[in-house]
Amino acid sequence: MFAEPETTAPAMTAVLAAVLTGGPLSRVALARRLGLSQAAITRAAQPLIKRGYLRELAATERSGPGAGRPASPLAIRPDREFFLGVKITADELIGVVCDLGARVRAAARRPLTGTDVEHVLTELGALVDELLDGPGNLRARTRRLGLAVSGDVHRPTGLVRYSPFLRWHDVALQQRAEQLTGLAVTVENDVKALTIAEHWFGDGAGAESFALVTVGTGIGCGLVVDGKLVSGAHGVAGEIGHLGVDVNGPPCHCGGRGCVEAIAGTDAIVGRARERSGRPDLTFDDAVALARSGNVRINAVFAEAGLAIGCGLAAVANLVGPARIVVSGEGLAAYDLFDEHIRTGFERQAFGAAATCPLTIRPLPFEQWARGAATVSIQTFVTS
Amino acid sequence: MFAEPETTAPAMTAVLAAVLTGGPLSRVALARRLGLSQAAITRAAQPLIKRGYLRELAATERSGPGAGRPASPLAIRPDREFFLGVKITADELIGVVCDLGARVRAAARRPLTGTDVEHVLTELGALVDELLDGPGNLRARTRRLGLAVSGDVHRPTGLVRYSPFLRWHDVALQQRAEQLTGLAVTVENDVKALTIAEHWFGDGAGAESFALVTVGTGIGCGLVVDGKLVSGAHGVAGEIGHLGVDVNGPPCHCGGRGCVEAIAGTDAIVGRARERSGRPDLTFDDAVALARSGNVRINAVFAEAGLAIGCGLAAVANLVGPARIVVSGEGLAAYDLFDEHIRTGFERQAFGAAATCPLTIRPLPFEQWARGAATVSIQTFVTS
DNA sequence: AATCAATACTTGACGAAGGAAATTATTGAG
DNA sequence: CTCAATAATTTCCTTCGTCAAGTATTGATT
Repeated sequence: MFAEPETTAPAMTAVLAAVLTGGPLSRVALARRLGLSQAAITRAAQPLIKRGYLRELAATERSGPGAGRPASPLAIRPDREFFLGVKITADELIGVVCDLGARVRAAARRPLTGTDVEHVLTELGALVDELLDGPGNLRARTRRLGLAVSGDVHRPTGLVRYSPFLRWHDVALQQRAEQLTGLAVTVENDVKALTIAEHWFGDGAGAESFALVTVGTGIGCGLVVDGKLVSGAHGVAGEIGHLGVDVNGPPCHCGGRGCVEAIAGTDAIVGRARERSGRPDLTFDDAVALARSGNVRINAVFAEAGLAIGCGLAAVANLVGPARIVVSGEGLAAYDLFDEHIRTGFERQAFGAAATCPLTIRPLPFEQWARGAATVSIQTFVTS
Repeated sequence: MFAEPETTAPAMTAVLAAVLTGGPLSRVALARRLGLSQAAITRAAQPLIKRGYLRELAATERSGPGAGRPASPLAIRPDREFFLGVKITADELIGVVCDLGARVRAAARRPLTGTDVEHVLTELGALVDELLDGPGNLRARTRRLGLAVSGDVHRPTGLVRYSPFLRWHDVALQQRAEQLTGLAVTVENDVKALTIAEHWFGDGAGAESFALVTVGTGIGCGLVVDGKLVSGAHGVAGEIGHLGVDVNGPPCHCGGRGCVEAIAGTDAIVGRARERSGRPDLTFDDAVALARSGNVRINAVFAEAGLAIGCGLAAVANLVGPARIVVSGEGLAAYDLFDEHIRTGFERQAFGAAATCPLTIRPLPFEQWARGAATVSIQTFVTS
């Protein structure tokens, strides 16, 4: 946000973020929640209202026994500004335009024929134009773009240090994308982006600590502790996929044994299903179909996978104790085969009160990854 | 610290804490490290020097090629104030007096004949008097007492909610101890206290994130992320002892299977050693002796235990990525039997760069628990 | 209707915290 | 002896947010 005379930038950020993630809130409620005086809230809210980011709702009916002036809650004006988000995968670009409230207003995809930087950037430019020049005249109110990439991303500089899937090394993605689109670009790791999205606008909204676990070929985890995304001193964090849950389990490509990913990653599931069915050409969908049709052996594969995931979740709950955990990812397309076993594993290994940590197991539409990217640019906007 | 006209309390706290944990530091170095201006450091340091907590060291020799005024590093004056720390176990009290630099100046123990609150308090009073009235006239410069108790402790109020070992429920320990001793009392969980001690004064000094693991009957873990002790939204955190590392492993009293504690806790080790040796009266020390004498079966018990611990450490490294990990506890009296296996397990399951996380495996003298308690009171003092 | 208590919000005065930049201090090198 | 380099201090100023007093708006009570 632009600084202006007579403003209090930190409080403005806090107020905007709180209203964004916590729904309409009266100034008194904000003061309590943020630990600030009412005066500070009033002063911070004024410029936000004036610039069109917040508006005052009609007074709500009183609650208590006595009387008192009714509160006029502050709500965001989602239309005020739009944010682009694009998830870059190895074979396509998935893009969305979100409003300030992170609701998707437009979406589009674009296949990729390769992952070399120039090609991806060309397609990215085309995708952005397609989205912004579509219905709704979005371009006029869109100034920011978030990009989500799997791998090692340095967000402050927007450098993609290393992305195995894309086979990128040290790509200055932010700089390139800004030149290309003229938008302010933020680059973030895809799992982190999704975590931020769920933490701000999803099931983790308002929680001080939170974990998001994605299940797919890889099994990843974003961790929020004390309101901050955990990054790890050595650049590794949330690697739930390589927790060892079975000392005698199958070897993992990482060199470990019995890693969650080696039991519950989609590749691992396919591999185990092939072994046990004796059909070397079985696909993941085949395995799902067999399991659903009641094949005991294949069902066991999913049960073991669910158990391993649940065990991993319990590890997160036992170690960092998030307020809640959301499980998602393309692997959960077979949600029905996992759900029960994940919960069983979790309840078995979660220690004491950790077992009370609410678990949301829910497949997210793939578009959510792009929404996560957009959320990152919303976050950049709000906290800047 | 008492606020005084013309001071900047937050910076004072930051400066004192930085000098405490980071050795002598020049004002410029402090400014860089704390992200403050040199002016702020000067202002914060002045009252600390005046009140005797810091002193200026002689100028050090210059380093670079050019010239420049030599820095005069700030160092703490450890003698300025002393801090009591007492660890309360089920059968004895262990007390120390530390100086501001957390060096132990006096130590004493007192056996307990029971764990009922009145008895423990009586003995605590006697221990405190013994320590303060001993040589060195410590009483005059001691105003604070830290208490370390295993179990669920609410530090802000000093309430012991539940301590299984002591069989205490909702004991207002801080209040009782303050009435008894006239000192300002802080109560903290024992593992957390030890973690704070190692984070401020031990191997974790200066690290933004850090983990301490204690191995004994129970296996616990204190976690520091972003400079703050992790507490867990549901009151559970650092429960490394109940991570499941073997889905087919032995059942644990917690209801899980293959928990680290069920494989590597001292009770578990004794149990497994009895099984495999066929001697139902074997003690832990016996097992250690047998293993050292080359008994293959018993050695395997320790190897499996070490592997499980290493696996648990890897889980910590993979999930939160601390800058370093310290392993300690009375179980490590048999340090030599564990060390190698712990490292093997860690290296096998630590993912990518997480494996570079430095591991310190080191038995700590039992007195360290009391020092941890004293450290907590130092922390309370510095940050108050 | 007038008043009162209760609650929400606003305003003005003030103080705490720390930054920027000029100033002083102290060294080695030429 | 001067200059460049670095360290510490001082002065002045901005930012941020609190406190306390006031305004606004309601339901209940007289």
